[in-house]
Amino acid sequence: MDLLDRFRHFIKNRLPVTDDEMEGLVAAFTLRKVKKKQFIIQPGFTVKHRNFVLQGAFRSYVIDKDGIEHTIQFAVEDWWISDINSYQYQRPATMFAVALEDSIILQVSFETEQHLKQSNHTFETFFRIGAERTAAFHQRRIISSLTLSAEERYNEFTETYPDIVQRLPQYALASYLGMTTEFLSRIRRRKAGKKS
Amino acid sequence: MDLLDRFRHFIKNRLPVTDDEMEGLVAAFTLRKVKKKQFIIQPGFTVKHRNFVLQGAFRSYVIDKDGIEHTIQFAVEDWWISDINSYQYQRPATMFAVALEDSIILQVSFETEQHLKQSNHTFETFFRIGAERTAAFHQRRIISSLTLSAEERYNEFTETYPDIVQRLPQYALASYLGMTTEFLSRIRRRKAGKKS
DNA sequence: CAAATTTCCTGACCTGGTTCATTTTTACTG
DNA sequence: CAGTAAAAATGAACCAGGTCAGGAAATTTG
Repeated sequence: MDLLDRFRHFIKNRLPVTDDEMEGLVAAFTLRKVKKKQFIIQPGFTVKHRNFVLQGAFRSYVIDKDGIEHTIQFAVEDWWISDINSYQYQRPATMFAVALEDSIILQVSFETEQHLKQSNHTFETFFRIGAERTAAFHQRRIISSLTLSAEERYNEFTETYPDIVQRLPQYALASYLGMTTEFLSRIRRRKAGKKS
Repeated sequence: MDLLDRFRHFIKNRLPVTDDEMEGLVAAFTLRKVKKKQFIIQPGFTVKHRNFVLQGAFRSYVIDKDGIEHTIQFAVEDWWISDINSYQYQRPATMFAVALEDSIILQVSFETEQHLKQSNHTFETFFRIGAERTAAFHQRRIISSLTLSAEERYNEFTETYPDIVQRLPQYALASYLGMTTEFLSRIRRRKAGKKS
């Protein structure tokens, strides 16, 4: 199937695997369709799956004490999305995760993932690489949030992810970048003015 | 030796290992003493080691385009410290890492770590767990930086790490929490006033 | 395709946190 | 342990970005 080939390609791209390992890994995942605006993670419920996006787009966010949403992560094709503090430690989630478009994802359950990692060194490596990349990615984001102004963070994002920007609602991007939707609107106006 | 027992204890705490594995892992690391104010990572140089703090304290930071320092991480006993974007991808560092006290660390080289992970499933697991924890930790920090005010971030830090706070210079903590040293001074004054 | 809802825009005003300049305190160093 | 350097405190002016309120687009939904 075409969609699963995307996942196979993703795996091959990360590390060398035998055909058996490839199929063993793929078989551990379950395909699931998710409609736009449907939630796959909600606060209070322990996250039972790691989710890989085959098609579509997601957004995870928290709600602070004043009721304001803060986007923690976006995920489009070939990205994982989960509340890792809930999933890894099997504790109740603090985040929401919702589909921004009609989407198709692959899910592994926590137990299956544990079993995969135990049973085969290569699978362990696969998840180790994923965790390392996630950690490095988060560190880059922390550096950006500490060192850049709101406008610079926006520029960095649009330059790094030009294709993704267009698929995201503005309020979601603003809250990901740590600013209000009004301020992002102003930044965009400033830019549009300058360009002509 | 007493100091190495600290590391052995750390390993045992994370996952079950045989005696052979334990000694194989420990043997891969080299002990190194680092004087206060001495640098172990500097921008432009590719980071060749992952560092585990046995004794002492470290701080990593970047310098932005205006010359202002931003602390990315602290590390005391039982913490790792490195510029992971440099170490993992073996590219030139963007960060500094400096000893805040006379310290003793354990170092593995990049090559040795790769070899460890390849040669033994358990070692792979050890590093996978470390990366997962780092990722989850960073995510919590991102959530805090998006959802909390400067004072709330300070409170969270002092409550989570009451013992570490006292070992850190104020300017370093301020820049870790994403505020100026002046503002942190004000927060502390406000608190000192209220308490009496 | 019209109505309802959600998203986005815009302007006026506000504030948490910064900047700058000076003083006080603490920590090193010979 | 005196002299110097580094860190922390303090006050006043300032600003990046937030808040609030109203209207205009764009999307959804029946």
